[in-house]
Amino acid sequence: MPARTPTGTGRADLVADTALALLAARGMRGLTHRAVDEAAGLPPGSTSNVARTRQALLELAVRRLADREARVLGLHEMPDPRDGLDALVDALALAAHRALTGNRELTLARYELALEATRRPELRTYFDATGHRFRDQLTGLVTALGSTDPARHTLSLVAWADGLMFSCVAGSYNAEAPSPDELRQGLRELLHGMLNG
Amino acid sequence: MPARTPTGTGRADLVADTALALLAARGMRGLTHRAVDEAAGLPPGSTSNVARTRQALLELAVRRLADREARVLGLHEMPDPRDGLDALVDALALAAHRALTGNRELTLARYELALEATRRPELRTYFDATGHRFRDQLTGLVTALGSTDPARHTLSLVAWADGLMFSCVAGSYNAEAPSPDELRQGLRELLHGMLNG
DNA sequence: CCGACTGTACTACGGATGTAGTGCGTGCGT
DNA sequence: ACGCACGCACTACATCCGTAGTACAGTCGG
Repeated sequence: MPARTPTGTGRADLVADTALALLAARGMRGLTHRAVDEAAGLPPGSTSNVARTRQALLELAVRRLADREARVLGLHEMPDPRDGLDALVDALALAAHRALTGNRELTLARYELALEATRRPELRTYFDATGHRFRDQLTGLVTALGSTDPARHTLSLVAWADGLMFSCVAGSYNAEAPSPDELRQGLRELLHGMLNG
Repeated sequence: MPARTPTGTGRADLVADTALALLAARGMRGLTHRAVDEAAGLPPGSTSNVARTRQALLELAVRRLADREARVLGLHEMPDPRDGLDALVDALALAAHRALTGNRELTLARYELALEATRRPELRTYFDATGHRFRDQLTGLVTALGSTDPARHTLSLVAWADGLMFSCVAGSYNAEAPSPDELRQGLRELLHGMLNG
């Protein structure tokens, strides 16, 4: 281990976090090896050494994104199916609210990378890891709540939340984030319509 | 008018359409003056002349996008408030289905440009023109249907549809587009939950 | 019939970008 | 104790990008 790097969490993580921050702030065109060096305060060439090619840099960023996003979503504290509808509403509202307030940057970077994954199938892999785990949990929950079409209802829920976040972060409604109460109300309405057709 | 250009709809429109196609196919980093020249089969420098700066090229693309998107959304054939809930469901489902099938490319380009507009406020202007008109129409419709919170419900509807389109076009669920029937069903559920709280 | 004008073709250039190559110092295994 | 491997700093280079400048052809007004 060489002396002491300016970060306590490893060079690669610092590069990855800086890449995500750059994606949010300057978009896909703003993410370059040199820009990461500068933004992270690292000597020129450092990012090239951590991730030699652009593809490697993007994969590093996506991997890191999956880690941090899992924490934002609260993947390991999802409610139990027996906790009922309100627990699900609360968990989803909380996750969305966290994504929109303390993690706006991460959310924006996710959309940038999702679009890029359209053209780079290798990136899709890491997305799907976190994404599928989350969706599977959701499917179990809506099933337990009596959904007659769990797959479609899961997609509906995820799409609603994702679309709302996109609207708030990149849409014309780039006003402030909805309050947790508004989020809960919207989710209750959506779930109510799904479960009492 | 110089002789006959290779397009019948004007040089600027050809450049704008090609720019949108490139955005969908190669992303923001794939959109360059030279790439547009090549993809459109125009002699090198043509795009530079139509839109000298990158900013101008992006504005041209966004303007064109607003035009074409308005047609996809059916902005001028929105149902009358008195036509009832089913007419609204049909109109929205049809619009979403059109966006996902015959206009996937346009939809992808819209997300690219929406993200870019985050960092270029000038682009936001043209988005808001079409977007606000559409939302205002929706607000009128949900109000007529008895919504107790038209603004939030409009946002909910738009977010649901937008999130679904994003999921289908760029998400892990990049499976085929939902059928119009599935779209109608999802919309009915969402509206039912909103209007019968 | 001719001159100004507009849109087009083409070239030039400063700067940035992705990627590869090369020494050097540090910590580790033996 | 000492060579070895590894991560790091730094440099080099070919390519590509945005933008500006200039010359030309066809069109329209007088």
